[in-house]
Amino acid sequence: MVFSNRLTQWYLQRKRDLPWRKTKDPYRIWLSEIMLQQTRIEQGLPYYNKFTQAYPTVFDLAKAPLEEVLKLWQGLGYYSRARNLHETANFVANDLGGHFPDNYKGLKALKGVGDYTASAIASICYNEPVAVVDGNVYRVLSRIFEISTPINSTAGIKEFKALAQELLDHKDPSTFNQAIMEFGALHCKPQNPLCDTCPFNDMCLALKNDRIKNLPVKLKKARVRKRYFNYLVFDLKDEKTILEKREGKGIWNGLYQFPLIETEGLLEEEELLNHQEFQNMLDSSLFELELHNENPVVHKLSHQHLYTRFWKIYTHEVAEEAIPLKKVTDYPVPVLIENFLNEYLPDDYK
DNA sequence: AAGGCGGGGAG
DNA sequence: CTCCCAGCCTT
Repeated sequence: MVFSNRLTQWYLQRKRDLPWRKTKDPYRIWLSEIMLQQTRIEQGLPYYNKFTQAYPTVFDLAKAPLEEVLKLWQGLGYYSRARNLHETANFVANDLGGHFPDNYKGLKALKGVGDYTASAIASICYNEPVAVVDGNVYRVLSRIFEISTPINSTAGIKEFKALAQELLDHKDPSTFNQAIMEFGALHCKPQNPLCDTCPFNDMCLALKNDRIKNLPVKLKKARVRKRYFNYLVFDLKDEKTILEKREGKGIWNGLYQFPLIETEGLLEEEELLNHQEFQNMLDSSLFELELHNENPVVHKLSHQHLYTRFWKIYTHEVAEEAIPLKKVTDYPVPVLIENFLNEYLPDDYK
């Protein structure tokens, strides 16, 4: 039996019941694909439901404030996705009359839509024969065909795309693409793949040569960077505090946080008091400083470890930009801040 | 070609 | 701990 038929047969029996599989509406397919970039389905699913409920059409999403979109996105990570999502929604709503491009090339030109996402939308919504290559596809193909080219090298990206395109069922690219990804996610898993019951176990070269555990090959990335964050939690006596918006290219762009003093290492109270940035923020000496957590919270990103301490500052000098403590949960914040708020704020403030 | 960008789950 | 997830963008 040809490759695509084996795969499809497996898929029709084993596929999960997922909301975006009940529609071909390009808006909803696009939304689901953006959310699922580098994101497990179990993690993205509740966000998909929230978004489709809050924004049933691309027009609803387009006219929503970016801040509101970021708040709904809070916790899903890779926040540039939310910013691009909002920008593309506006482009589609305002410049394309609400109609998404109906082919790979047009889709690929959208902000936040790369080769994978354009292929997924084009094949699922418009039956265009373009193969998707995501993490699942790399794994499945590298094993069955025993390909050792690193999947994150230029050569590997090209090689796997060409192979996927060759195997693609041109009569039903939508089913084929979803099937190979689902197969990778549920059957040809990273650890402990189910080779015994695999529909390809008679032809899988990695299985035959006992190389399942070595494939796919991936080039190592740089080690994680350690950073030391000191957050200043202001003005608690007046039920007001200060939040600042993160701008620029670093982490959490567009999200809010307490005023931050970043240092080279862990800070003692004396060192913080003498720190130039700290003194610039507090022109008065009428305040009390209290360390909230002696042991730093270690917030782990895939590329950075943030050793974080929260310092409470009691003062009656309420700054101009201060906001009521009850309002802080209206702002989109990183999970690091969200966790602090959940521990710190009274229940009726949330 | 390489690095940056989140958060969570599995083993 | 390590690895990976329905990747994309910038430099």
